[in-house]
Amino acid sequence: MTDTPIADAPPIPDLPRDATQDGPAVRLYLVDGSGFIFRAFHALPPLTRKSDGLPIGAVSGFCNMLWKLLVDMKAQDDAPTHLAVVFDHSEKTFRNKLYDKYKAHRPPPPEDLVPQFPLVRDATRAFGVHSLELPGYEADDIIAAYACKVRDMGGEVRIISSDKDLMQLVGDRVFMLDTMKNLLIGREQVVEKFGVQPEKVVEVQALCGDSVDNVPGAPGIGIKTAALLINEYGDLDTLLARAGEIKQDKRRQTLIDFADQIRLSRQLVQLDCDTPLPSPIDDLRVAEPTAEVLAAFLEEMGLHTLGRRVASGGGGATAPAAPSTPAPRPTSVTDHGPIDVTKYVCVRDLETLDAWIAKAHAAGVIAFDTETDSLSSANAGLCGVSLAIAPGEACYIPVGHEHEGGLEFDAPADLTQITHDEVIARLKPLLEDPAVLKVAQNAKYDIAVLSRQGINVSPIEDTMLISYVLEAGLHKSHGMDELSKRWLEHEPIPFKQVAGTGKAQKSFKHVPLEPATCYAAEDADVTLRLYLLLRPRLITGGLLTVYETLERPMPAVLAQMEIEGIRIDPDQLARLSHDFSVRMTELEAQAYELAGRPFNLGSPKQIGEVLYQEMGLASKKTTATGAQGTDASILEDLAADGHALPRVLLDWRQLSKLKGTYTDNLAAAISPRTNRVHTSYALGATTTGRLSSSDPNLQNIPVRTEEGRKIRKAFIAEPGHVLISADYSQIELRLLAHVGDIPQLKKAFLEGQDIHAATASEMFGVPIEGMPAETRRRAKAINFGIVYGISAFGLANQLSIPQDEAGAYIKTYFERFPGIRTYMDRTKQAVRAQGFVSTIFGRKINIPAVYSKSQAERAFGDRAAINAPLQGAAADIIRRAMIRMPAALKASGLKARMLLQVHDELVFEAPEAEADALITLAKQVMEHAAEPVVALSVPLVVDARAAKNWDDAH
DNA sequence: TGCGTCACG
DNA sequence: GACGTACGTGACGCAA
Repeated sequence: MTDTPIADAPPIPDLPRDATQDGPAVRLYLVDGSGFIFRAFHALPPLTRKSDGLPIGAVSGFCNMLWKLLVDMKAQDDAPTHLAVVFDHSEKTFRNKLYDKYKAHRPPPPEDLVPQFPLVRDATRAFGVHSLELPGYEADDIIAAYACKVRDMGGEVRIISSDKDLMQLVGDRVFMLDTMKNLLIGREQVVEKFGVQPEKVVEVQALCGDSVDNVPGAPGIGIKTAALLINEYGDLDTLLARAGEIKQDKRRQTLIDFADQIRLSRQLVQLDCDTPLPSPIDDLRVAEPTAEVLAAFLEEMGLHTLGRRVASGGGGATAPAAPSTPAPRPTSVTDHGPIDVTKYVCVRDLETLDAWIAKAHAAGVIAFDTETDSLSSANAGLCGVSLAIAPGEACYIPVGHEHEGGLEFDAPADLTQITHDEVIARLKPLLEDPAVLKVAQNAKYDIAVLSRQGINVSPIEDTMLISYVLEAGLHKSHGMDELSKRWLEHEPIPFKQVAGTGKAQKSFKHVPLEPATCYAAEDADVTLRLYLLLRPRLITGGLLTVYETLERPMPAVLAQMEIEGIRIDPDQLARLSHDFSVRMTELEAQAYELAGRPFNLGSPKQIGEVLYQEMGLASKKTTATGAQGTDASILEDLAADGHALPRVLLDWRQLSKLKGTYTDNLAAAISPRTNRVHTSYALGATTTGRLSSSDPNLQNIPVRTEEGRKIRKAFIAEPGHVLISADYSQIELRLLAHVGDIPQLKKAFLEGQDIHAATASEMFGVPIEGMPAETRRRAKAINFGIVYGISAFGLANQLSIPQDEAGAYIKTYFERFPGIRTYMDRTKQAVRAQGFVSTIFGRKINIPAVYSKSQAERAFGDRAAINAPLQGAAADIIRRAMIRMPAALKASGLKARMLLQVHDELVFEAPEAEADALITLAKQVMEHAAEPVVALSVPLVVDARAAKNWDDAH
């Protein structure tokens, strides 16, 4: 390398000015972003964010370099008018098609660097600088295309890079600038390096090859020889054509033998000036960063030093310091104009479709939505796809619309559509294009639907999850209609309006194209507007990492689990159902006998009449509405008093519950297509970060009673396979020990003690050895109570002891574990001060109840606030394990599948031979799921077991 | 549709 | 000492 510093140059030297006195209309600076990243990464020691250990060395270095560049630029009198940072794309480029070994020797990027790639793009945008990339092209090609274009327009270009491959672009108006080494590279410097003018650099490179990029070139020929030959023969084609004239035997033979390889090498190093421009040049105009956004980003990354420098001006942004609270919410967004559903386009021919797809590529960020003929994604057939490429610019592409039932007496409407296969073939490259961000509302559904069409949508974001991260606990729903009303002051067309309601509701494929277009395209339009409005708030709210690490990866993971489903033995369920029926009939007869008349055992109201009025039993409790209660605890009390009917009712209720909720309906839920049951997991549905399961709910399959476990035994593995259940032991109590910093609890967990016995021993001063079961049971109830925000009433109820006795236990507990009271007081104080609590991973849980006028509701809020950081952190941890699991399984070469999640348990199905390996792997991933972001002061312990059915595995 | 009840963590 | 009470879910059947 002939790096030649320019003598006595100022830090960033001035360019020779061959444009007009006022400078050219366009002076474009192009930053080789990928070069910046790798330099930053390798130049700096491994640096992690203090708050959670996220590696941010490259982000930090990148931000510093970018900031310095911006400051230095401004100081010059020939500051750029336009500016962009250009990134490589991770996927294969057209060069791999020419030569499959191109860059094949490159090792994958370091593990610590990978999560920083998206952050660096965020950083670029936070600095108010355009970020450019394009699939199938390297950053160098994009740089080449802009450089050529601007040069030909009469503008000036400066390429901030030290990559010698870019030297072919240097010319009278195009310079390279190596900011690290303070080098300005013009024609003269290129000639020094390559021995030829920039226009011939490609030909020299073609001859000498490049071992780093694995460009073969001609063996034995280096830069010096190559330059000599090119200068002698004028150009490469002439050289190769006249190779026979070369005097040196070896050199002549090499050029003849390797002529094709040399031509191929030229193609590989030649940058493509015809690369499409990802953004028009006009869009790259230099702009000031938004001070709040930049400050919030740096704060989020923990880059306080740079944050202060930026805030103080530093010659750069005029920004004041970041506000400590998020920007106030606008009541509406009018920047993008009103929503007008009549403007949407129905795409019915290939030409129009291709035009939309081209516009989508150019846009880089689009929203989409799939319309289907079913609510459950597992069986949904595709009716159409809508795309929004800009606010107000959206279309609907129908694929399966048809007339309903052939009852069309009038002339049938024209239903000409592009065929299903053609639409899928056209959309697949777009939806899988890594350079086009796809935004969806409830992405899990669309991922599942499109996965059945052979499309793996990526990269993808989810407005529902962004809203959830920002406002969990503030609203019951993060559905699109609510979000639209909340943020856009727009009420989307109700589904019922286009499809009808109740029994007359039709499948979406029978909805005429015009209303279907209005409805479907509006969804995409609204989703895109929501994304543009809400996504920046993740940064200003300090919640970007929560979204990126705990939410955004989930839809793909859950979609896969839902698609897998689990096998259930319908015959076993049918036998149980019959058994339960018979016994219920017997119990009914007994109940009528005892009551002296028939009545509906399923009616709490009628039970109340029989028990409290006709039989004259004393009702112990009333329900919320003042009715006399008949729940299990009351019936148990009455049974304990020696009454016969309550026992019969309890037994009947148990069987009725099992039959009604489980045996009958689980069998009905088996998909005829897969012979398995596919639940639906809801994200964004709970306040704490937990998932929920429905249709059917597989998170509440019975386990606590012998009868109930018979249902669990019907969950089975395929022949030759086993189910493996892996569950966290006492995770919430462990988190309490960590978060509340309770020395005795931590010690007990570190020593692997029986935590409830240890609690009892500490509280009552009795040894663990030979402890009565009742003593341990009480301590266990207290431990659970603590996690729930204990009250004397609740504990008394749980243990069936007087309230003052329960109060005494709590008092003792707080005396023995003073740290718990501190934690509870601290949490209550915090939630009343700010209205939310956070998990150790940064998830925010709003608890507006603490501001209620009702004292009872405020107390409710306090207890929820005590519980939420524990339940929420446990939810965060199992999410982290689930997100890592697919790659871990793949890396281990296991065929095992993750099927179910039950809050602290994961259920897998694996070939029998894999059982042991899977148990080891699942334990490893789950027990270390908090790392490296959080170093827990207590170990996480996972128990795992394999068996033919879920009950035996549990 | 709201309520009571009960299955789970 | 009030206040109603453990935290978080979903599904069922009844009664309106």
